[in-house]
Parts: sequence; C-alpha cells; structure tokens
Amino acid sequence: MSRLLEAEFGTEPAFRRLSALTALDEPARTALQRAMNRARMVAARRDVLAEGAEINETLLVLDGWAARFRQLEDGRRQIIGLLLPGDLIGLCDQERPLASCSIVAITDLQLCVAPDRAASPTLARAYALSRALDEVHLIGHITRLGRLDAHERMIDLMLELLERMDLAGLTEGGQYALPLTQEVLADLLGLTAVHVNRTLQAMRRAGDIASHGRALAIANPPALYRRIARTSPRVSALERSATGRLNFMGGLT
Amino acid sequence: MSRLLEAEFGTEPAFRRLSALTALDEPARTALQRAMNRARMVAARRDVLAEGAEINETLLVLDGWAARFRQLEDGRRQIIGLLLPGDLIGLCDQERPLASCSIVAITDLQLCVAPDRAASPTLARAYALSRALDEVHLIGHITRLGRLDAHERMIDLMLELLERMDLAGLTEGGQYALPLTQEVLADLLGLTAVHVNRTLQAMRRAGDIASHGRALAIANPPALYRRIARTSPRVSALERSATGRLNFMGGLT
DNA sequence: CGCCAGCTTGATTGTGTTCAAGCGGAGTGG
DNA sequence: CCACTCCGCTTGAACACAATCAAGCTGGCG
Repeated sequence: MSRLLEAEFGTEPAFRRLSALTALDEPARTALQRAMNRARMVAARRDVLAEGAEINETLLVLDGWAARFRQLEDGRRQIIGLLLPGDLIGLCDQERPLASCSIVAITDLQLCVAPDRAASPTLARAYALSRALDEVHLIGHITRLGRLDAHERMIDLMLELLERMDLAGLTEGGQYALPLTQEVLADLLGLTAVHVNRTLQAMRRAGDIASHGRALAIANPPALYRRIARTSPRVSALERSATGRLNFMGGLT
Repeated sequence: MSRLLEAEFGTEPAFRRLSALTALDEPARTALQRAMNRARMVAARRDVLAEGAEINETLLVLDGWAARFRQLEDGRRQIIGLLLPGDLIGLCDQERPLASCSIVAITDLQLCVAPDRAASPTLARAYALSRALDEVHLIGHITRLGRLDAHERMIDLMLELLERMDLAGLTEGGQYALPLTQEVLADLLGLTAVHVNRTLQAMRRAGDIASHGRALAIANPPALYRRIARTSPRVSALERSATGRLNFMGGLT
C-alpha cells in the first residue's frame, strides 16, 4: 500500500469515525482499508434493506446518508434514525438476524462490508462503542419525540447531527451539509412537512440557523445547547479529552 | 437441588422468558438457578441506576416492573422503555460502560446479577436475542411516539406489553396485571396524565379494555391488531411455532 | 418548453395541553 | 377512632400547537 493511499485512507470519514471511537491497531487498519477498497454504490432513494430481510453481513457506510424507517400499513412513515458515514448497519451477535426496520438511501450511498470484528480487538471495541452510540441515539430520539416541541426537536436533531458529523470529520466551522428534504425531516421528527417548513422559517428569522444551499450553519451551538433541554445523554460525552480520545459514554442500561 | 425447587425454578418468569427465547442447556439452567438464589430487592419508586453511572454487572429482573427514563433539566421526563420480569439490564460488550439512562423501580422489584454469558452458549444466545428484542421495542416506541395518536399509542403499548408478559408466562386469558399509574403512562406515551385519563375512559366506553383493579383485560386482541397500524415489527414474530419455540425476529439493522 | 419534486403560504380544524378544582381511598399520627 | 394528608384519578373550560386542505411558486432536468 503506497503512502499516498495510506494518507487518503486516514481522511476517510468512516475511518475517522471509527478511530475516534477507539485507537485502531495495525490489523484493524489493514482490514478496514481492504474492506473499503471493495465499495458498493446505492443510488439515492433506493432501498438498502427491507424490514424482515435476513442480514448476512454487517455494512459500513463510507459516504452519503441513509435512513432506517418503519412504514405503517396506512402509509405513515417514521424514520428511526439516520445512518452517516462511519455508521455500521446490522451489527449484532446473532447468527441469522432479521432486519428490524427498512433502510433507504437518502443520498447516493457508498457502502462496504464491515471487516469481521475478529480482525482485531480494537476493531471489536470500536464496533461495541458504535453500537452503544446507536442506542444512545435511539434513546435521544425517543425523548425528542415524546417530550420536545417542534422547535426543540429541530434544534436538538441538528445538534446531534453536528456532533456525529464532527466525529467523522465532516464539519467545518460548526457547519455541515444536511442533505435532508423537509419531508424527510418531518418523518424523522414526527411532524408534517408543512410544519417543518414553518419551523425552519421561524428558526432562520430568529437567526438560529442559516442555510446556504445544502450547507447548514448553526449559528451558535453553545448558546443553543444552553437554551435547549438536550435529549442526548450528555453533551460532554462527545467532547474530546486531552488525549484526543473520546471521553465516553455508552452501554445499554 | 431438590426436585421441588427445580419445579419452582421452571415457573419463574425470568426463566420462562429466557428459555422461550432459546432452549437453555443444563449449564445455563444451573447458572441461572444459582444467580436467582441471590436476589436483591428494590422498593417501588427507588432508583435502580442513575444515568451516567458505571455499570459493573448485568442485572436480571426476577419480579416487578421498572422503567428506563431520561429526565430533562426543566423536569420533563420521558420513559424510554419498561423492564419486565426476565428482562436484562445493562447488557453490552464494553468493558466499563456508563448507563445511558436512569432506571427507577415502578413496583417493588426483585433483581439478581445475570450469570455470565460465558456459562453457556445457549445463555449467550438468549442474551443476544433479548438485546435484539430490546432494540425492537425501542424502534416500536419511536414509531408510536412519532406517528400514532393518543388512542393508537395506548392500544399499541398494551398489545406490546401483552406479548412481553406472555413471553414470561404472566398472562391469563389475554389479561395481565398492569401496575402503571396514569402519570407513568403519560411519561411513556408522550402525553399528559390528563389526556391519558380521557383516552382510557374513551377506551373503556368503547369496550376495548376493561380493568378490574390492577388487572387489565384487553377485550379482543386480534381485532385490535387488525384495527391498529401496529408499530412492533411483525405481530407474528411472537407467535409460537409448533415446537413451542419462538419463530423469531431480532437483530439490529 | 414543460414537468415534477420540493418549498412556501394562507385559512381552518382538531387533538392534546394547560390550568384549576374536586373527589376518593389508603396510610399516618394524634 | 377520627382527622389529616397525600396520591392518583376525574372533570371542565380555555388555549395552543400542529395537522389538514388547498393553492401557488421555484428551480432543475429531460
């Protein structure tokens, strides 16, 4: 592997996220790099996985966004969570698990098969932390839907995504690209698209956010953090310690 | 161990639930039985675990109900999920995980330390399935909160609890004891206690449910299943196959 | 050019909240 | 034994947040 490729690899969002979770040793890096060379593409709006399908392999998101969702018989849709670069799909310790929700590509998506956790104990640890983080996000989402109003939900979500994008090295000066339509936001936040629209407008007028094309700028995250009863477990959980390592939460309860 | 004790053990809700998840071999049964002999009690309304606390051991609920919840700074509370007999607390594969939410005893609670999964591969499998089921419940809860109205949320929850209680052998003729105050239901369903009250009254008037003291009778589960856009992954997931084993779902996505 | 998806706006309706008050039963202390 | 309290349940009236319905706008793309 040439040094150039190695350097490129180091800036890959998925690699950045996993190594932010825990320091990866050489076998882990090698396994990841090999897996990432066999990427597959999924076009925007295409299904990645249908609910109830058998899961044969764990996938790793390399680029683009996807959404886990559940669809009710009458057509109502609830998005369970978003999958960002570096997120894992289908992590579990059963033999032949079935998907508990469907997954759709929100943008064009680049995936690879995640290397087996047996490749390295550090990789196994990164996976365990990733899974714990997933659960934290589910819990945050429940709290958002159950106890926050439309404005709070929106801000809370944007702050969660800021943290997550940051983990994968995908933010710049508190800004990041938010490739979600208002309809997707609605299905995520348990609102209607119309109401999402009005909420966003109010937030822009209030100066809380600014969007230039796809880029979302959150005016003053620390101020918002203070103003909002945050659903995520603890804000500080994603603050990096002096070592550059995460000073971390995790674990089911 | 005398045969009598062995027989008692076989009817323990926690044991019934775990062995409904997967057939448990002798080492698993022995380990469980030994663990269950060292039960600890927690009085109703007492905290079992505070958010952010370090989790040193996995716990198993033997008797009574508990709730995982997150409390916002302004006092709003959202219940993330309920813990019923046979449910596990703190399952994960990290070394020193921190609790991602607080847990409070809803009724008097009997707990024990869950035997190490290394005790038996069948036990490990039961734990993995239990964890997958937990995630399914989180997903169902998100869908409930995001896309169902008050009536639907109530019915959907009651059906989920019917299935879960049944798994632990704690139902009789479609009835089970529901030890939740209207305030707890409100914090669970993202509603106010006042509105829960009115919703329950409407359901009683409509004949959907009947409560005699603590016992909740759901009039006609199959009919409700049909009427309601269910949030749980698939209703059939909890139907027992001819073998008495579960014909099962599970698995993260 | 024409289409379509996504965004915007207004008017109206409705589900659920808020505030306020009262009730009934279980447990406690005088 | 009674008074007192507290908790959970119930009820009513007014209000508010978000849904619904309907229409028009904008920009990218075939």
